[in-house]
Parts: sequence; structure tokens; C-alpha cells
Amino acid sequence: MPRTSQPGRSVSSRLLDVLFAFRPGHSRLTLADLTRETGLPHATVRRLALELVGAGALKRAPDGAFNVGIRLWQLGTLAPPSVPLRTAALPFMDDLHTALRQHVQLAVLEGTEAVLVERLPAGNAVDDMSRLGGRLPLHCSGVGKVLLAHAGPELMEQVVAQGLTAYTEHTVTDPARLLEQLDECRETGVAVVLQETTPGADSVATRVLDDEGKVVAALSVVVSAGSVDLRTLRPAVVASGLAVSRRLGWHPSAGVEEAQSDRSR
Amino acid sequence: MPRTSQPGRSVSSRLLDVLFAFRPGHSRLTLADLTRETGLPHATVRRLALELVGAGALKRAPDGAFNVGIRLWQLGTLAPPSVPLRTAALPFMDDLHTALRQHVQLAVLEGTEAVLVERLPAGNAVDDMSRLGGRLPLHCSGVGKVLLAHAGPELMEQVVAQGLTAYTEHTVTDPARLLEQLDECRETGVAVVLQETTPGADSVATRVLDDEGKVVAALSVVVSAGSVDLRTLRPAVVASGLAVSRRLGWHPSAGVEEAQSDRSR
DNA sequence: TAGGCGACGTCCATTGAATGAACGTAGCAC
DNA sequence: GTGCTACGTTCATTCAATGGACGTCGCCTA
Repeated sequence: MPRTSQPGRSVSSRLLDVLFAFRPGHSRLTLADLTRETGLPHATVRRLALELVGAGALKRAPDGAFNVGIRLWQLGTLAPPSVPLRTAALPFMDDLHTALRQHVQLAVLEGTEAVLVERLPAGNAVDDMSRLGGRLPLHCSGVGKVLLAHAGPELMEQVVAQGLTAYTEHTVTDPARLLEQLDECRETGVAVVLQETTPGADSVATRVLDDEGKVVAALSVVVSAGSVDLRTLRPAVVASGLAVSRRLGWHPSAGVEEAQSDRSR
Repeated sequence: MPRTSQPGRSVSSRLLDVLFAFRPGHSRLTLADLTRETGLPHATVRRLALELVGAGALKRAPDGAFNVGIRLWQLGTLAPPSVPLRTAALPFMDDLHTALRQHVQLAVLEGTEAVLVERLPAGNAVDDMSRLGGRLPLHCSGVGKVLLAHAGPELMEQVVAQGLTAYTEHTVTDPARLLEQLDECRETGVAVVLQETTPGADSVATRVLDDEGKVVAALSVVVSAGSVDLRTLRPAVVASGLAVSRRLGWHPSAGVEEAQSDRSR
């Protein structure tokens, strides 16, 4: 007797379960992997996965394993703020990168994390575990603090509720202390983070504003701790952030919008 | 009496129709747009689109329009050869970019077109209509000719069958002439294209090989016609292509694999 | 003010597409 | 041989997807 186990779930949600089983570090999945990951019967998973392959959303390797297809990648390039933001930011990020020879990162807010939407790595600089499409904590990364500072109190509550994980011995885990930092960041538009995400990595981050003065992204430079005087980085980062903002239509007269209550999931 | 019009189609295919209705230039779609685009009843489209929004695959703007969501973008970053290829190529592309101050592009083969998976634009250089995630014709772009030259005869037949569209007055539309160029490209590993895609834009492209000597991508520099002696570009492009290939595990002893019959998609 | 139009939202009787347990096969290990 | 895991295929059952119909809202023209 079929149709026995999981009623009440839509086909679409099951299909999306299969899709989103692909995560960083799980980008190559066999049928068995997908079955485990989704908890669905393997016959169901197989049907769905093959349908995705047929549409070009997934690709099947000769050995039977599944991969994300190029068509999905193309779809992803259409995601805002990717389109205008990346286009606007890349030239200035590149300038920063050329001038400083350090990691330059651009991140946006997604749920209770920061997602890296662009990244220019400096081969000889410190590695800070982040990668394109990767996620960084809001409470202890440069870009994270900038985004958190401008996102309104509800998000702060959520982040605190989830627990301020200590990634290093320098991570700020005291909510009151964090609030102070965010207040300062909101005033200055800059966050300086010293070895809070990764030991040996400092970061200077600033906000990127759209034409309405809303914070749509954060731009940061990550450097090896102590290798550079962060005070010299600050003007460069701020200037680049403003340049990107202007390119997005922002103008000083637009100011900076306070605490929007975004329902962005 | 419902269930009247389109039987024989799976839910999944309909869902994917909705997803893939988002294309470059159609990245922001209203419900009515989606209805037109997919040809499905608006009640159906609405249900599917909202389910996609619920999963974070799409995002709905306050005004009701739909956009591709960041989660899909993240999924896309997992698509091979995006992961290792982009990582391996970016540093060298950046070097090329810094040295030449011209557009630097990385493309892979997808169906009968080349897809731009990475792109460093030069603000002051000629604009050549391509964008990240965009598609270029195989028969008249630098990266396209490189990919086509190494893809085996079946693809060549397909491309010819589709017609060698003349994008400019310089586009090679004679199959015999194109074959000659591809033969040469296969020998030298380089394709030089003079104003075939866009008037005023020249391109020098080379292949990128993986550890098995298979051509997995093409790397090119696009310059304003006549602004640079292309013979000086050639060594730089070739060297960068080889550098990326080495980073992917290729070694001169692996050679270059001939004409694989790829069953992609 | 009335009437037309398009976009969007909601409802619900009908039914065919999705389902998944069962079975079969192939490869590997011991 | 026996046991295990991965993968493929089948098919009776049934419930979730369907889409025509109707309602609402805003906008335009007369």
C-alpha cells in the first residue's frame, strides 16, 4: 500500500528538499546521499533528481553522482542584490584589492548570517576560511557587524537568542559589549574586528547604501593581524564603500535609513 | 471541472518552468509575467511561485514582483566547474587584468553556447555586451572558438546546423573557413578573433585544461580593436591559461585530450 | 460616475500524477 | 556462500495538485 509515510507535504517542497540538499561541502551527492539527506524514499528521490537533471538544474556525472548544473548557476546570477550590486562593487573592490593586496569581501544579509557575494582573495594574505557563497556570523565578523548594526533590534534579539558563539578567544560574546560596538558602527559606518572570526585575521568593514540610504551590503578588507596599521585601511575602505553606494544611486543627502524591519526570511 | 487543460506534465516540470522563466533581462517578474512566460493558469503559477518563495528560492518584493532568491544564488555557487575552476582561475585572471587593464573572461561550454563564469571588466575598455552568466556564440567569440575546437565533431555539426549567425560584418559564416580556424586553434591552443562578435572588439582566447588534459574552460582577453598589438597579448594569455591549468592538476605530460563526446545536459 | 480592463487573490469539486513498498540486480567484502 | 549497500524498476493506491469561476482592487477613459 503506497502513499504511506509522509502525507501533507507538497511535491514542490520535496523537490526543493532535494535541491537544497546541495550545500557547501556537499556539492557532489550520490543517490544514497540524497536519500539520507532528505529522508525521502529512494524511489522518490530518484524520480525527482532525474527530473531536475532533465531540466538542467542538476547534472549527473558518469559515475552516477549528482552535481548542481550550470543552469542553476546562471539562475543564481540573476539574484538581487547580485546583479546591480556586484556590477557596481567589483571595480571598486578591484581597486582596493590592487592597492592593498589583501582579501576584499562583499556580503549581504541573509537570515541571521552574512553571505559572501563577492570576494577577491589575496593569495599571500591570511586565509580566513570564507569562500564565495559562504556564510559568516553576524556577531563576530566585520561585514556581519556592519549588517547587524543597521538591521534593527529584532535581528539583534534573534542573533543573541541563537547564542554568541565564540569562534576565537577574542570573540565578543557579551551582548551589552556587542550592542556598544554596533552603536558605534551605526554612527561611524565602520566596524573594526580583531581576530574574532579567525585567529590572526583582522577586518575593517563598512556599509554599502542604495539610493534610499538603505544598507544593502557590507564591504570589508581582511588582513593578517598586525601586518597593517588598520587606521590606514579605514579611509580606503570607507571611500570605496561610499563609491559603491554612489554607483547604486546613493547621495549624501539621502542619509542613512534607520533600522528597517526587513521580512527577508 | 478542473484538471482540464495540460495533462501529462509533471508538477516538477511546471515548477521548473516557473523557475527558469527568470532569464537575463527578465530577472524581475510579476505574477502576470510568470503566467505569460510559462503559459500556465495564474492560479497554478501563484501556488508554485509562493511555494518557491517559502523555500527561499524566490523572493517577493513588497510590490508583489518576484525575484531570484539568495539561496538559489548560493546553490549556483556549488555548480561545477564553478567551484574549483573559479577558485583556480581568479588569481591569474586578476594578474592578467592588472597587467593589461582589459576585459578578462572565463567561459565554459553549455549546450551549443559558451557561458561566462567569471569576468573582470575594464571600465575604460570596450564594452562587448557580455555579462556574468551571459552566453556567447561558439562560432564567433574567442572563448567560443576555443571550446568548439576541442569539443569534437558532433558539436560542430550542431552549431553549423543552427546556422552561423553573422553578428558583425567580420563574422566568419563559412563552415569550411571556420573548420580551418578550429584546426589551427587545436594545434596552437589559441584563438584570435577580430571583431566577429562585436564591432570594435578583438579577443585572444586560450584553453584551460584539467588534470586529464580535458578542455574544461576558455580564458580570454577582450580589447578595443587596434588598441593593442594582439601578438603581445598572446603570450600573456597563453601563460595564464597554462597557469590555471596547472592549478587544476594539469601537467604537460598529460597533454591535451582529443575530442571527447560530452553528453552534457 | 459609470464602465472596462488587467493584476492579483481565493475557493473547491475533480482526478490523474505522485507515491513508495516490494522486488530485482550488481558489486564488494569476508 | 552470506551479508551488505547502492541503484534501478514496477504498479496499485490515493491524495495533493489542478484550474475554471468568481471576487476585489486600482487605474484608465468617457
